[in-house]
Amino acid sequence: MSSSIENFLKTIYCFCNLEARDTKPGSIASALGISNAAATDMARKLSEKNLVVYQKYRPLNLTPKGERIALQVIRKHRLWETFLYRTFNMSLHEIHVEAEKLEHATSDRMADILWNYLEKPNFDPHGDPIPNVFGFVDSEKDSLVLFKAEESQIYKIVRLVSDDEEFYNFCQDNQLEIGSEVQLVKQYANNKLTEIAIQGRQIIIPKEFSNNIYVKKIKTII
Amino acid sequence: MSSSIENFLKTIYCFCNLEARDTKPGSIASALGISNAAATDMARKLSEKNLVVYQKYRPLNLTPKGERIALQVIRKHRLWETFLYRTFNMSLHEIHVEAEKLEHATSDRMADILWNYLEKPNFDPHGDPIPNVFGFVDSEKDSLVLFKAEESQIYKIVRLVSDDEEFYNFCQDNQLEIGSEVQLVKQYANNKLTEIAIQGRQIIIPKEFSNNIYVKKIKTII
DNA sequence: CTATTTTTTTAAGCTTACTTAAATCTTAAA
DNA sequence: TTTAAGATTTAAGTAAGCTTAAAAAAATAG
Ligand SMILES: [Mn+2]
Ligand SMILES: [Mn+2]
Ligand SMILES: [Mn+2]
Ligand SMILES: [Mn+2]
Repeated sequence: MSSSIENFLKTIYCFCNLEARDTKPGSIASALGISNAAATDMARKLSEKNLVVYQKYRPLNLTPKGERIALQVIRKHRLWETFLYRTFNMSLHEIHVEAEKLEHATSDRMADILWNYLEKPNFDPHGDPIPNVFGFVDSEKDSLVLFKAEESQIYKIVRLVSDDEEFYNFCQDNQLEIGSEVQLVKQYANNKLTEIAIQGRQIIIPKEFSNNIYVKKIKTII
Repeated sequence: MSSSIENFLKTIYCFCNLEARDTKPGSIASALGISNAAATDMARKLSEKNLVVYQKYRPLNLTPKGERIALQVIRKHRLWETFLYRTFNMSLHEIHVEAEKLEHATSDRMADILWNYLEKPNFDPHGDPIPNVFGFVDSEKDSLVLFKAEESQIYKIVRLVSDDEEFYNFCQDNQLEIGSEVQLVKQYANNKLTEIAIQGRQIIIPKEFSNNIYVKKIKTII
């Protein structure tokens, strides 16, 4: 499986599990930095290989076979991220950048060695669930994005998902970490801004960032 | 730089430093598992990029620029081998197989992190020298192959170079390790067999293996 | 419902990295 | 020195993974 195909399948999988993102060829194309035409063409080819369900003008979906492959690539990605983070103390952004390359150069045996060495982790440093060797993965849908959280509730940050270095810098500068508790102060819905309180300070977060911060409610303030 | 190009340059470099191997397109081709025509063509293309010195029908050579690239790939390869060996206790064969893929998916920054983490190693687990970040590498020519060693001398094994699993199995089964001392009992030159004594036992080693075992003389028996 | 904008698809073409087959050159034997 | 075997090179062709430009369809606005 070429890395072009692996990235293509992986992106479809992720977009299927990240609502607010459609899986039409155009979205996949811009995520991968290729032209729409290239994505359409790849979709057609992969549907011939029975990895993708493709009907003209419809969103793309993975076949069970395609999903199995996507999950193994994601597994390798997240195992490397976990490994690099723990072993070398690399940043949340850096581990992603390196894992993006390593994931395609990793044998199943190597993945297994990482998995055992890391003591069978269930989540990577971004809070992303790590699929197991059979492709089973904890549901990615039991948390919500800060952008959609309710005012006056207290939440815990469970996941930080982005490939943008500035986003991770922003998180670091504002103590936004996995496990941090935040109180949702106000949603400025029209302007797509979310105001939260964290460790006494109040900050306003624009949609571009609040959409990448996943939280779980831990307390209801009536 | 594509992995095809990286492997091509790396192979030329290695063959230039491993006497008894010429660097004509055919040798490179069979090492890489591609056709002669493909190797000739690659040579021509890389000479246009000023990475290879290519004259029809002559052995290939690297330009300084080509050598720099080759050395960085080799550096990454050997750093990964060292890392995998120390961290996961993988076999001498296995580290080579995995490093063969990882070397092409490794940023300069990642190589630097490995290098520092490993405390600036000079040799990998096979005894191969690790080029530094400037491409400087200890001469690979101050040892000789067991096949060419003198009878009745005592040698120390300094290097085991192969990509054949059976070779490494043979070494393991016969206590042939980096640092082992062996006495050269007899060279059956016509039949290309080398008889050595190691830890009391005598074994006869065929050329296919004795050519991969590098030694240094440590004692002269008159 | 129609018109315009946007997106997707098709078409044609390019580069890389290969292949096989034929032509050419080198080398080593007679 | 000639010749034949063996390598190397050239030629022609393929598949993957892209591109841009056009045609076609879908989505959106009026
Ligand atoms: Mn990542
Ligand atoms: Mn992650
Ligand atoms: Mn190796
Ligand atoms: Mn090595």
